[in-house]
Amino acid sequence: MSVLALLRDRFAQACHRAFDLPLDFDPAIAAAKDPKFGDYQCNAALSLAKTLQQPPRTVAQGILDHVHLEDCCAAPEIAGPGFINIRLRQDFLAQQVQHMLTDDRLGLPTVTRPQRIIVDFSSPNIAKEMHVGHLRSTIIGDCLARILTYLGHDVLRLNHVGDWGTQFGMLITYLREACPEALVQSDALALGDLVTLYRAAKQRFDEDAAFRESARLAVVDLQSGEAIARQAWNLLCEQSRREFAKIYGLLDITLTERGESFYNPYLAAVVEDLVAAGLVQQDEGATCVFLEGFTNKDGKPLPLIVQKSDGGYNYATTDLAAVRYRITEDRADRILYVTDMGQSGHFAQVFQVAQRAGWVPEGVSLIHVPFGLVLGEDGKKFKTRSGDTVPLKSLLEEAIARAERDLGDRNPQADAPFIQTTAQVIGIAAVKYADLSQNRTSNYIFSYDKMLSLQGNTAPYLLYAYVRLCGIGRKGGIDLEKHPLSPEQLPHFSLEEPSELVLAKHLIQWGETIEAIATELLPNRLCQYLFELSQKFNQFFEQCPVLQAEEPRRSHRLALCQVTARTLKLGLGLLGIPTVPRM
RNA sequence: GGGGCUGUGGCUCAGUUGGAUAGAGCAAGUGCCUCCUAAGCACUAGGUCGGCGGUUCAAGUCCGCCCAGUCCCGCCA
Repeated sequence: MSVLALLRDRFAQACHRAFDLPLDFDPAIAAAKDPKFGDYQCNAALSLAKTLQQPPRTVAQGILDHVHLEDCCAAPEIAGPGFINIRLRQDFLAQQVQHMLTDDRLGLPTVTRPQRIIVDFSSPNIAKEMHVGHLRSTIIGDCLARILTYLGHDVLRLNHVGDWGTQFGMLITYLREACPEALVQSDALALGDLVTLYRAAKQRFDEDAAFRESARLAVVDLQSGEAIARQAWNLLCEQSRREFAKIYGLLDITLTERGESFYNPYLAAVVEDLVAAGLVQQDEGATCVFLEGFTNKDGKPLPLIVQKSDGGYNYATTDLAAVRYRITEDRADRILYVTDMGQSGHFAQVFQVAQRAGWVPEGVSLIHVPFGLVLGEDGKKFKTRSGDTVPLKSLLEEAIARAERDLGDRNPQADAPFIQTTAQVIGIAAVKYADLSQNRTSNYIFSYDKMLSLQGNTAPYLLYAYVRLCGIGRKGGIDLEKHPLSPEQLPHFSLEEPSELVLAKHLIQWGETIEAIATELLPNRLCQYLFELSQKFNQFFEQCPVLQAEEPRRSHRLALCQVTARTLKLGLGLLGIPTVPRM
């Protein structure tokens, strides 16, 4: 149990005994904002004062009269208008760290009731290059999936790739006239040509009405399963897939591809179901579900179109089919959609229709996890100098190249393989960390200089803290993965120096922090925790020599380093960032 | 016209279910390597939290109105 949960429990019991409040009363325990107020605080007295008709300090005293904290805290104090300040006992603190030391999961057990959770993220489009627009979904989705998996949930990571729809008619038609052999033969086109191909096809599509008509017919061919169209489509998908795999490999991200085309066989049934549920109306030739709470410019209900006037289906139909499939076939308890904020309206609409159709059982939740845009340093959409969107591949390569230059300058004696592998880790880590450390919902400004900066809340800073820990291990000939204290030493583990205590107090908040992050789906909180951990470790590192310390101090400090190293490594791992032993 | 999101030191951002004197980092200035990687640490300076009202013992946080930026709003995804 986390310290926070323990205190919450103790204070809830005290409130129950003192004021006959229910045992599940939330006593408003929080980590203290300022160290001078102690380690934790209980703010319940302030809000209770009114309902109990007593002065807040009297209420606080009433709580203190009934709370049992002797085993873990010094005598709590009432401060200011009625805050209760709580200081952990040093031996209790040491005991908590000890628990982390001897536990493979650093004191954080898996959840008691695992859920089946689908994380829908990344989702690039076939026949297009992955670009900066896919960066955040890919990185944030992967991080959330890692955290939920670590907590013991059964997570399915789905790549809802754009592999269906009108653009394929366009591409197939264009290939027919420009490069017929590519329709039937793999590798007839160089991989990089896909982008050019798409652009050229799009241009023809926009300019030529006859071309548009052929493209429309090609879509019909494809959707009805006509062999040639199908084969061409397969080749295009294969080619794109290989490109995506390179990026995912570089980012160390795994996904199960299940594109839009997967749901094609279910689309007709989705519409039939909606009709049967009585939700559907025909409007201007289209099959629509009129929405509650959404209005158009004239104040009339807005429709969600589930079948176009030409009989075709659109993305709303696909998303509805996906919701239904994921609930009935995948048995999902929770479905997370990690897409940009611009789609929040769309998802609210799809979710509403799914709810009204009765497809979402009690206890199943559909959650849009939105994020803001990636902006350039000018505060506008991130583009290349020529104004094109930035391919993800070149963005990552640039980050790695910059890390490599920097690393080379700092380590002129280092060999090339070391520089290369380390630079790759640092470059990728920098990009991921810069993204994850921002509050998900706001836009963020992409800056190579800042993310690769040696100082501040950046990946290199955290990686460096870990490198310092490794340095201690190397110099002392100690394996930081192993427990440095023998069973005889363990009960005597203690902490004394202020920087040791500060570090330890932060360490024991690991469990409660991760649990909060999993609930709120905000990776930046994890970054914040790890940044503060690194800062506190660096302070400890300055003030407390480890290897030169006298026994038993030396062993105790090594133990603290060990827990710090494991926490840092695990935390970075949950962000999708590996550590390096030197840099 | 409707709706979403954003607005916090010069810059980039944190800020939990409302809680004590609003926190970091960068940039600026000053110190600290005979010692486990100085990619570090310590210290200094900088804010009427977009504006006006309201609710509350208590508002950056909740409510209303306004201003600015940005995104979305019928057959694209």
